[in-house]
Amino acid sequence: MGRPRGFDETEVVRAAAALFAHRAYDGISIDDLVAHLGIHRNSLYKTFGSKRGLYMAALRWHAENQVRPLILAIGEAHDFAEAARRALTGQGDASALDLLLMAAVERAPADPEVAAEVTAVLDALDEALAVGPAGGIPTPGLAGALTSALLGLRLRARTASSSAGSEQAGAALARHLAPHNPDLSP
Amino acid sequence: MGRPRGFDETEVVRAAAALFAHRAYDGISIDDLVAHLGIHRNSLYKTFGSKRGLYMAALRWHAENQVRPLILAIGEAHDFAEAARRALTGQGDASALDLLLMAAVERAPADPEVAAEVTAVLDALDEALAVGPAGGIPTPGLAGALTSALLGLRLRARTASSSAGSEQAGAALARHLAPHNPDLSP
DNA sequence: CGAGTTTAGGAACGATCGTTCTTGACTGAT
DNA sequence: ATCAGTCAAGAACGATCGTTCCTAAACTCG
Repeated sequence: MGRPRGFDETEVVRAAAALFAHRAYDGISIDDLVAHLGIHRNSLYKTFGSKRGLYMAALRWHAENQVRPLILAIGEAHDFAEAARRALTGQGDASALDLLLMAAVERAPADPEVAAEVTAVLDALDEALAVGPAGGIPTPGLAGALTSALLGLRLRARTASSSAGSEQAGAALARHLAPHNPDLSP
Repeated sequence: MGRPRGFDETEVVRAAAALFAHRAYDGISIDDLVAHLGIHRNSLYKTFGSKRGLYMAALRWHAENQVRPLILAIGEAHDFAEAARRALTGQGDASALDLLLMAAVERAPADPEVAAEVTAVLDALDEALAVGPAGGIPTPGLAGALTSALLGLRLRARTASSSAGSEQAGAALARHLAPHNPDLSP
């Protein structure tokens, strides 16, 4: 009953995630959102309650639909190099870590709920890398370091317009890591 | 001639750098700045021209007075573990990479001048790590990966309130890297 | 074909944004 | 003592912020 929606809620959340991944939260206005999301201001507030509500929805969508597939892919990867390649390259110019990166740096310090979500996702990445690439990583702390390294590599890939450098860097890092774990060698 | 200044310009820039290191550019208002910096609004515009002018001054001060000493310290470090320890721990709750991290994630995409500054500083870190820790890192691309890893480790250290995890992660990463370079082993 | 319900469209709200203006206090040189 | 010059203090500017309100349009159900 009632007039049907003129927008696809999932599509709106995905577009919002793409926006929040590349610009700071406070740098995106409601006008920007309604201009790029194909949703009217009124519908935005009716559906998500507030700008922050939309942001949280985008962050959770990102965790579920972009980071989680990456976590599964890492579990099936044969070594860290393959895991890194999957983490750093995404469809188009984005990656599966961009919004997470942005949230961790600029929203988590100011928003405990964002911080909790970010921590949960990072912990999941840790575990995927710990038990993940064909055999697991025994050294305590190393999985956390690799998660951090992935974030750092992606961060740099965004700054340097060319992605060639980060690919090379990821490969170099992997080459120096792999031989220590017999299970990771071919 | 004229009334003497009631503020220390260097101190103002340092305080601004501390603020911009922990909150997004658009999340800090002029009122926030004048409230925490000990400088009047009028003097701020007289001295730095604009909010962005103050931000650029803070970024350059950060590069010169916080990152550069770190670069020199990395050059004198005996291995990556020591370099990481110096990069991840700073005076107080901050580190020598915080503003750089924030600038790279949330300002560089929107401000080419910031992007150029960030790139230059990251390149300098690359070189320090490449020729730095007692003997140098021969593998092409690995130095860039280590710079990225340092940023990622610091990013995570900020999210997790305890810094114990990142210390452990940095040490674990170093332990898995060092044996590959004979010059880095004690 | 109305009655009821939900959305779209856009104007409008108070608050806050970055920036500028005005006024008075203070200083060093004349 | 006076003048010129700089700074401090805070009010005030237009623009934009996130949010709300009001009305017309488009659908379902009786």
